[in-house]
Amino acid sequence: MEKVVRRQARGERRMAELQDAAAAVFAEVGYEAATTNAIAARAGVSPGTLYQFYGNKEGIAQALADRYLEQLRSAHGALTPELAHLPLDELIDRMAGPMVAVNVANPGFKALFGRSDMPEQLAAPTRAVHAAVFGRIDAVLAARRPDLPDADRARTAQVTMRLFGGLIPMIVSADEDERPALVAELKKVLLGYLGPIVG
Amino acid sequence: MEKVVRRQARGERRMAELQDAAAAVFAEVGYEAATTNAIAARAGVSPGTLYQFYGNKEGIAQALADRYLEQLRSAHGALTPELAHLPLDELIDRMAGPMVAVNVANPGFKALFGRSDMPEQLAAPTRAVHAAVFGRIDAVLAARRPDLPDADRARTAQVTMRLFGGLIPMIVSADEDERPALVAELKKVLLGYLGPIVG
DNA sequence: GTAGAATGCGAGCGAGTGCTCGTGTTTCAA
DNA sequence: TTGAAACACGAGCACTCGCTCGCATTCTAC
Repeated sequence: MEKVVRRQARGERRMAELQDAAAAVFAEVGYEAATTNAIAARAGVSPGTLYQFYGNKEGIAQALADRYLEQLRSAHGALTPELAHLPLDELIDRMAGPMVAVNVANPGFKALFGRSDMPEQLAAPTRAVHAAVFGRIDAVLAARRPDLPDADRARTAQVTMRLFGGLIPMIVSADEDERPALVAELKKVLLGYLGPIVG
Repeated sequence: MEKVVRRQARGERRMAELQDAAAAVFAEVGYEAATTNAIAARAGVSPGTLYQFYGNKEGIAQALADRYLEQLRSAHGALTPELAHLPLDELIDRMAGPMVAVNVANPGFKALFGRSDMPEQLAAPTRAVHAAVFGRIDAVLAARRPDLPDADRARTAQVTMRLFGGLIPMIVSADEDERPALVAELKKVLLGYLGPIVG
């Protein structure tokens, strides 16, 4: 059922514009309250045009999530073995820094990531973001503490992800001059929690 | 414009039933996706009856939030001065224990509390819950560290509240046998973060 | 050039929302 | 006993949502 469509340059541009518009609307009203008509209008385009490129609301959110994870990956750098032997506070800088930077640069993404309620029937894009961040954290933990039982490591990774999810939206929507202090608090939280485990 | 209405016993019962129904629906689908018709149906009542008692959807959420905060207050106990000199891990037990217990007993409330995104234009009931929890934490911090500047204390209280908000939904929706381990993680997080500050 | 694909429009659909209102039933003070 | 107030119903109003579809325009391969 996959329809492969040859895109023109104009189409690619429109898709990027629609993603920008979706990010802006998500940032303002959240994922659920965002309407596809509002996204289309924001992009200066009719609703029909939006559906020319994305099958449904979830589709455009998924595209946005993909872009987000892409930025995270590249901002994050390779998962080199040296991470396993870095001092913990440096490791936290290396993990939290890019995370915060990408979220601040893309305020729409917190709407896809910072949803800690009702984990059962969450929209697929949110799930994908959670899974990717979880995997990232889990991999780092595994490199640092190969002896840790899988269940414990998974639990630690899940909790760490939730800590990000709880604090990042606050950081993103804070005033610029308050933000550094909040980022410092985030690092304190991570250091205090992870210290005894992977310190 | 406040209409004072003499309630009959039957009416009071209905209001409680409607709150129970709202809690159940909120727990299942979240606040935004919950419909007033679904809440009424869940209570075995017509939509019109719901609006006999609550002016709008936000009204019933507010009533639910009030009940929640009431339970929290009573489960929490008085804010005695002795809290200021308790060992930190005991203090954390005293704060986190009731919080977790009330949330587990009322799975609908996490929908009103665990919303960390878009703090600007949140619904009023959610704001009320956040403000109450924040005030509670802030008071305890003030008792423990009267010397801490207001801004620092407020920031710490806000971060602590967000930590609850990020982890509680996960705890509430976890399997019963996994829950104790997650509660232990919550306490580790709080201990690790608050230890250097109010230890 | 021209055919055919890609892009674009926007009124409007079906479904579902929060909420209303006319009407009937139950309760309870007088 | 009675009548006004409280309670209850449920069809349906006004509106918004995600999404569609018929048609016009623009691009590109040949």
